[in-house]
Amino acid sequence: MKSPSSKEIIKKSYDRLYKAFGRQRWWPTQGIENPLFEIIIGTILTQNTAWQNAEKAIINLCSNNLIDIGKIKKINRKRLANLIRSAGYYNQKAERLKIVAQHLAKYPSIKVFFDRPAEELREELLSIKGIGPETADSILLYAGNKPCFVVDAYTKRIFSRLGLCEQDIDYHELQKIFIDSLKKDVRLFQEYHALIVECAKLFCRKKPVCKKCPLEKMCRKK
DNA sequence: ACCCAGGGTCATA
DNA sequence: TATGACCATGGG
Repeated sequence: MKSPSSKEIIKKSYDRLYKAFGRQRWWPTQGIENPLFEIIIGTILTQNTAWQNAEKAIINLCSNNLIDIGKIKKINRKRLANLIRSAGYYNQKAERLKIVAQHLAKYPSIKVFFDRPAEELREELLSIKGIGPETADSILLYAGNKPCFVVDAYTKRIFSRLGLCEQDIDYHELQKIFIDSLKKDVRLFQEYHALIVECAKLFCRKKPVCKKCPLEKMCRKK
């Protein structure tokens, strides 16, 4: 029996995850004030950090009416750091938030900022200190509605267990495998990444195997 | 007490 | 180019 192709694994996994968890409707936001900027803030705050801790920081910013490019640009860096303390790395992240705000302030609005080809936007985002490949793609996919597939540590963990790749595969290599296997559809990309995170949070944090994981039967036995 | 989280940058060899 | 150190809180 021949082993399944990458495309088959990726499609089958999506079906099973969707069946198990349903629609995720990412990216989660608190309010409707500045949802796009709030998403961008969230992608920075959640870097290598549990979402719950990042979310507390966002709630803090919301209650101080700070989900605003001009205000983040102007706020005292130490005060900002104190407000986002729960997200960890608060000095770095305060600096990164201010850098992003300064960059976005060069445009009339976030909408205008995003109103360009994805490739051009991606390069520009990557040129900003504090934004790497995953953060850039998260911003593009969830704030910019661009079909950029987000690869994270969970994606590598899950799909290396499924025999699709090595655990330390290069970001863009794995991203290409997904893009080549799926219809280039923003909503599909959004849902898939969200489903991967949801599944990993529930079942794939602990080491060896994931009982009750919807992908358990597809994992390679070892 | 240890391990990990919805990463990224920078210095060194 | 490829590791390693560093950033830091909070939950299991």
